[in-house]
Amino acid sequence: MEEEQMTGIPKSSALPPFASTLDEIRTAVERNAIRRGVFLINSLQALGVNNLVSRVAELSSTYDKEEWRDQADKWGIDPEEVLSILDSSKVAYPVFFCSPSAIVETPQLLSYYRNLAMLSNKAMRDIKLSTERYEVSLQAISADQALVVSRYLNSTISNIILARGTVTSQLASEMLYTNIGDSLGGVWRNEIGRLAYEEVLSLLIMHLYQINRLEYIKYTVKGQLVDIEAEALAKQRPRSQELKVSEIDSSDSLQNFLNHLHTNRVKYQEIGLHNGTRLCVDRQIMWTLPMVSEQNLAPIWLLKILDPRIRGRPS
DNA sequence: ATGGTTAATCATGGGACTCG
DNA sequence: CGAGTCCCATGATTAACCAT
Repeated sequence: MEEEQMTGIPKSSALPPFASTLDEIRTAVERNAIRRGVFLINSLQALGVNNLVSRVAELSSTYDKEEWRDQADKWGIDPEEVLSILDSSKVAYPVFFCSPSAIVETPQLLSYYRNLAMLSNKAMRDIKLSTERYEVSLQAISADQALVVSRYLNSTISNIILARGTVTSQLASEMLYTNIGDSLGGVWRNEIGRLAYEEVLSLLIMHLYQINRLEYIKYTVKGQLVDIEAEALAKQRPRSQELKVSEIDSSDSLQNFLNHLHTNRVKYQEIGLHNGTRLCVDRQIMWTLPMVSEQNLAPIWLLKILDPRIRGRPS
């Protein structure tokens, strides 16, 4: 207690006057839930999981049980143990396992079975078995590769089922959506950072424009919808674009432009000022700057450009 | 000692830039 | 164009701390 007085830092009870109120926090949490929720739902629907599920249903009604029993071992499925479990629960084999031929025919199904195997794209990439490009149907998969990947996925799914001992008719979709949810969580975690930048930088950009310092902004956009296929198709990395202030005639039109960018998932890269100052805000980019020294580190630049005593070039 | 709170740590996720 | 990395972020778990 005495120690607390010495530091002058209140430990638990008294919050500083600028602390958010409980109501403010509840409002913020609610907004986050809404934004995150809508984002997750939209992203999930954009994935078109339903198509995969109905394709699996088709396969389930036409598959040849004998063939599967014969090939099971080759396809990475433990025949006696696992298939017996499926039999006793009256679950069709393709609900849980893939055949290489089905994968060759419909490569997008890799997404379904990868998720059943509870594997992320990242994990697949790390073990050199990435299926991403096939999942978005950009590329046909060879029979050889289909077999290799099928074996791995089936084996993983096999062992999950063995570890549990039982399956139910719902289990497949529970596994599917659980794993997809985890992946979408990753997408959202990226959005958070981007949205924060968007929020802060748009205010800064407007301010710089209004005090007549802004020369240009450089940015990339990902586009309006979370369209997996279109995004992968545009494999061409989003081209960096530039808006010059000379193209802008008023504060309102700049604001409109920024709003337009925001609906297209913008990522700001650089903000340029009349006096030559560059705010390199994208920390991913390896910036090559002239005269790297203590003098032109970003925080110092910020102070300089916000200091009204330092004038921008009149335009 | 006990129960309730915070603050680190750890394992992961996807996105995006670089380089060969 | 793929591999290697870095970046922004999350939830669960563990460790540290605090009041009773």
